[in-house]
Amino acid sequence: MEKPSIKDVAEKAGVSIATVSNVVNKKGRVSEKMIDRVQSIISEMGYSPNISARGLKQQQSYLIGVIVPFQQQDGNLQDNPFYWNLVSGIELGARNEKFHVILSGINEENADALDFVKDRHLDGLVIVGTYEDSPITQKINQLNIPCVYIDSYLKDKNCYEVYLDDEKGAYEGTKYLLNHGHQNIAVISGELEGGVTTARLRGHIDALNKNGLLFSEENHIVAPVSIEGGLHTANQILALKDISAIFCFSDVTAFGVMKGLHDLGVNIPEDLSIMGFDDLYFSKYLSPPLTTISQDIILKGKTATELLIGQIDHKVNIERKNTIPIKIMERNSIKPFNDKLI
Amino acid sequence: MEKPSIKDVAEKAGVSIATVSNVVNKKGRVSEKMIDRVQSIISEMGYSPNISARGLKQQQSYLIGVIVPFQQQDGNLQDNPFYWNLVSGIELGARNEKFHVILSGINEENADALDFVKDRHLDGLVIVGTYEDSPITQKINQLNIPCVYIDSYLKDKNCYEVYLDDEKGAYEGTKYLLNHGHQNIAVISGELEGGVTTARLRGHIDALNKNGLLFSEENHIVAPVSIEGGLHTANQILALKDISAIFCFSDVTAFGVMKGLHDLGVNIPEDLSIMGFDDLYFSKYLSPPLTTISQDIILKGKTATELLIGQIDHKVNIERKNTIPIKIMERNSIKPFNDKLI
DNA sequence: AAATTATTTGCAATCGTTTTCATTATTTTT
DNA sequence: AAAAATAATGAAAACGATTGCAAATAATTT
Repeated sequence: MEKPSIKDVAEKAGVSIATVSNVVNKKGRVSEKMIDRVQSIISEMGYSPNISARGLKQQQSYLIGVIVPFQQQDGNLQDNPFYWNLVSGIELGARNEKFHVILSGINEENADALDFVKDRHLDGLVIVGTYEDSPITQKINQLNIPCVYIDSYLKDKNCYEVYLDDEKGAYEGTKYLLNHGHQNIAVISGELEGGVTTARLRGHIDALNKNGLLFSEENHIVAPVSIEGGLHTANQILALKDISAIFCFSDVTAFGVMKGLHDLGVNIPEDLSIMGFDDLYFSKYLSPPLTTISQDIILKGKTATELLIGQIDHKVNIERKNTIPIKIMERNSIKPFNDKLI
Repeated sequence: MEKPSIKDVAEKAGVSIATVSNVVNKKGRVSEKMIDRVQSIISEMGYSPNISARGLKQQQSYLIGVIVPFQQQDGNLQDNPFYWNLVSGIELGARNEKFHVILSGINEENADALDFVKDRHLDGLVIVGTYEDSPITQKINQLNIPCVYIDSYLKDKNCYEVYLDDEKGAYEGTKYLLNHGHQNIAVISGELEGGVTTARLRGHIDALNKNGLLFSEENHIVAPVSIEGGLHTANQILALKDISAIFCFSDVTAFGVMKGLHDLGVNIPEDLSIMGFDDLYFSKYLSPPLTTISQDIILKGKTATELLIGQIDHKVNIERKNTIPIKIMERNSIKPFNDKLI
C-alpha cells in the first residue's frame, strides 16, 4: 500500500487539493466543518506531506546542517568524545522546533563537500570549531545562509557565535591555583591558531598580572589536543624548574600528562598539582580526580540551535555572541603549595 | 546570485534540459562533444542538481536516518563516546554513496518521534543497540522501509544486521586468560536483555567448558555499562573468593573497576588481572594499559551503511548478518598466574 | 428581492528534476 | 544515391506539494 498523496486525500474527501493543503498548514480560510472532515480523512489514510515536494516548492527544507571537523589520522577518524555531546545538544534543540539535523563531517581539504548545503536547500548551519579564514569558513561565507559558529572566535561582529567563557575559565582556574599558593605554573595548550586557545591564554596571563606575576613563555608547552599530545609532554614538564602546578587547557591533554607523569614516578598532587579544562566524562574518575573547569556542552549545542532557528525565522533582537558560563569543579588534583593556604 | 537550475544550464549551452540531465546522470546516449560542452558549462556556472526535485521525481530522498539510544539521566544525556565513532563511520559510508545522514536520538518512551521517517521519506534506517521486541523495534517494523540493525541480535532471520563477533571475542578473551593460568575468573557484564551481553557470555562459557571448567553464576556481576557501573562493583569483586582475573564485558566498565580497585589498594595486574572489551580511545592509556578485545567501530558503521544502501538500491545477494572481526589487544593488565605460563 | 460584502473553495501555475518516446541527424548498407 | 539502421537530441508529461487569484457560495445590507 503506497503512501497516499494530497491528491488521494482530496479525492476521498471530495475537495480540492488546495483545501487539503490549507488544512494541513492551517493557512487560508477553511470552515470548521471542512477542517474536521479533511482532518479525519487524513488520519484515516495516514497522510503526511511529502517533504521533497514541499521543499521544492518552498525552497526550504526544515533541515539544518551540522559541520564538524573530521580529522583523519592514518585512515582513521580522530576520536573526540567532546563532539558527541555537542551534537546531541544540537539535535535536541532542533527537534524541539520541528527541525532535523543532517550531520556532515568535513575537513580542511574537502570543503567542496559543502555543496550539499545548496543542493539540499538546508535552512541553516551550525559549524563547530573552525577559525578565522579557514577554508571552511570561506566556503561557508559564499553559501550565504544562516549560520551559527561554535568555539570559533571569528572577528566578524555580525556572525552568530556561541562559545564558552574561555577567558574567564582560564582566569578563574589560574586564580584558583594562585590562591593555593602556586606561583610558578606550567601551561600546556593546543596550537594558537584557534581562538579558544588564545582566549584561555589571555585569561591565564591576566590572572597572573593582576596578582603581580609575569607570564613566562618558558613555562608554556604547545601540544596536540589529545591524550598522546599530553603524554609526550611529560619529559618536558619535568625539565621545567621550580614549577609547582600545571594548567592543561584541555582535559584530554591532562589525561595524557597525568599518565606520563605517573609513569615517570611523579605523584599528583603531592609533587605537582594539575588543573584541567572541559570536564569530560572521565575526568572525575581519574586518579586523582581532576580539578577542572567545567562547561555545559549540551547547553552549548542547544543554544546554538536556538540562535540558528531564530535567524531562520527572522526573529529580531537575537544576541550575536553568546557565552556559556564556566564553573570550577574542585576535585583532588591540586594541593596547596608552601603552606600558603587559602 | 541564485543557484542555477538545469534550465539555466540548458539555455546557456543551447541544448535541452533532457540532454543536460543525461550528461549529469551519465544516462542515455550523448555524444562526446556534447558531454564536454555541457560539462564545462556546468562547472562554469557551478550547477548541481536540486535534491528535492530529484527526490520528488524519483520517490527517494537520498537520506538515511540514524537512530541511536539517547538516554537521559538527571536531565543530561548519557555520555557514550562509543557512538560518536559509529556515527562517523555511518556518515562516511553514506557520503561515499551520495547519501546524507539525519541523526535522531530517541529513547524507549518516545518512539513516536519516529514519525519523521515517513514525513521525510527517508530511504532507510540504521538502528543502533536496540533489542528484540523493544518499543523502538516494533515501531520501526511498522514503517516497512529498509533497515540495518547494529548490535541488536534480532531473531528475525530476514532483517539485516551487523555486529561484532561478540561470541568469538569473549571466547578468545577467556582463552587468553586461561592460557595465562587464570582458572577462576569474575565476569562483569551489562544487563542480559541486549543480545550483545548474551553472546559474550556464551563465548565465555564455551571457552570455559572447552577447557573442562564450569561457569559459576557466583562470579558473575551485572552492572550498568558505564564508569560508575564498574566503580560500584569494586567491593563485590573483593568479596569474591579465589578469583585471579576479571573479564569486563566493556572497557568503560573496566575503567571504573580499575579505578575502584585502585582506590581500595588493589594492584593490577599483580593482585588481579583485568581483561576489557571494546578497545576505546583511552584504554591503552590506563594504568596499566588495558588488555582488551578490539573492534573496528568505523568499519562497523561503514558496513551498516553499505548494507543499507545495497537494500535501497535493490542489490541482490546481500548478506543478512554481518560480523565484524575482533582482535586481542595485548597490553599490561594481565599477568600470568601460578607460574603456569603460556 | 436585489445588491453588496464576506467567506469558502478550487483552478492552474510553479518549483527542478527525470524519463519516455518521437524526431532529427548521421552512418552504414544495398 | 536511395534505403535502412543507428545515434543523438528534444518535447512534454510526470512527481506532490504551495499559493495567488478567480469563482462560487453564504451572509448581510439596502
